[in-house]
Amino acid sequence: MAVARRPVTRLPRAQRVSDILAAARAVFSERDYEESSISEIAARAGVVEGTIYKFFAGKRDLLHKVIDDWYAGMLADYQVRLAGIEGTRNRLRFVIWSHLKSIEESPGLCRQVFNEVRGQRDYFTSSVHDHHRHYTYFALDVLREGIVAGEVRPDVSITLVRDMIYGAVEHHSLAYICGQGSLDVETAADQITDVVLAGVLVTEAESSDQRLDRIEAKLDRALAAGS
Amino acid sequence: MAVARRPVTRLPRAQRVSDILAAARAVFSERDYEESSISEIAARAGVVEGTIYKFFAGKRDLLHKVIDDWYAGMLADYQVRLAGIEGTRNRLRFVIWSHLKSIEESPGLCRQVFNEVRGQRDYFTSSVHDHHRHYTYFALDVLREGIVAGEVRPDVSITLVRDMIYGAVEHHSLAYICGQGSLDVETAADQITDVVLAGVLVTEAESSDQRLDRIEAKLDRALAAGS
DNA sequence: GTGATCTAAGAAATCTCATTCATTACGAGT
DNA sequence: ACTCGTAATGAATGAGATTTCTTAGATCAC
Repeated sequence: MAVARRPVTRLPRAQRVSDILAAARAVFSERDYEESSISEIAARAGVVEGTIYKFFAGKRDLLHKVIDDWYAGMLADYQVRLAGIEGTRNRLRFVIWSHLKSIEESPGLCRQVFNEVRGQRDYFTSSVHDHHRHYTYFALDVLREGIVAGEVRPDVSITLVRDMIYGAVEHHSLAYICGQGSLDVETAADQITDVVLAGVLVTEAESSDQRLDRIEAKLDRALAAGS
Repeated sequence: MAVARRPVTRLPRAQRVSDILAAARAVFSERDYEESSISEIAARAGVVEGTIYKFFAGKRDLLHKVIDDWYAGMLADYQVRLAGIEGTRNRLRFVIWSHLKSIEESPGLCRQVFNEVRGQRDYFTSSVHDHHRHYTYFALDVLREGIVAGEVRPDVSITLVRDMIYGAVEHHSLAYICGQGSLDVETAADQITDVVLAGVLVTEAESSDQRLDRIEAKLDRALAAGS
């Protein structure tokens, strides 16, 4: 007997792929990797499990493609927006604020990146890593400009400062990412910017010295006049 | 017919548990969580798969117990060693150095903590989290002492500085943890200590102001004497 | 339009584990 | 030596990823 078979509709490849990616993003956003099942993704995308393997090499590859897709969207306007901001402090705060903001908006995907992508042995050869390099490159750029402008100490490793920035943001957001507690983006951005900048700014000592020089010169002139 | 059955030896509970923990630690250290199989752990521990479930609720629970065990060992001498170190800078550097050192010694277990334990939805109610709180409490303590001693700015959030310290260390170590590249513990400890301290130290501005006050008073006296 | 062909989509088989369970037999206590 | 509690076993179970085989929509040449 003929088994009732779902009517088959063929879509252009790009459409199917983006349907599957959208469904996968939704599932990966709300569940742990382990609990995210291919069958659920397939069901939400309106296809059967096997179809997914037509386009993706496996579950892990699917996750990587979802993350790639996400990064691509973020990077697009990040660069544009940063270009409109001036001053080392403002630009640095924007970099920090942006990272906090994307965590606030997509805690689920962030969790997948932190837990399932980054830290994997093949991470450093993956496309996600390429995207992340682009993403964090802006922070390095801001710091380099700061050095050129004489505002940032040239003797600290800027990659270390970058690690400190992203590390601080991510550690700080951990509870929120785990679904515990809230995330105050503005306050956190202010505080992190404040401590990082204090750590890397050229100290005020020089300008104080200049002030001392000026006052001492005034004193010398006065003394010379008085004698 | 009688199937050849492995000769059964019964061990005291504590012994079996620690055999299994040791085998599990070895396997979890060298493989990803997903690729670490209960059957391999059982084989290395010299037991059969079912036996593990006599003592542990499941694979995840086993990992948690391994990590708990590891933390317990580390915490033991951490406190003792820190007690022998004086001065905010030295104590802070020791906290940073220790974390780097434990990553250098056990990159595999660190990877499991970063990828499989922390970031899980139940992390904040787990025993690993309790251990981690104790572990990072020392950093907060050092910072608090620094504030009392007047060396550290009292207006920055010390939990944020703690996040920055651990975040920086972990970000910085990522490549090493993934088996790419090396980790220079001493240099990294120096650099991170340097930037963090610069960010939180009481600025020199105050003493410069005092100097300005002093010089200006001198000037006023001279002017008064001259008129 | 029609057939040949390509390959998307479906459905079900397979394979790999984690987990469970019924059974066996060690060893401490009597 | 006998009994009993339970450590240990080894096989069964089951969930879910991946593979394979089959069916049939689309596209192109004519």
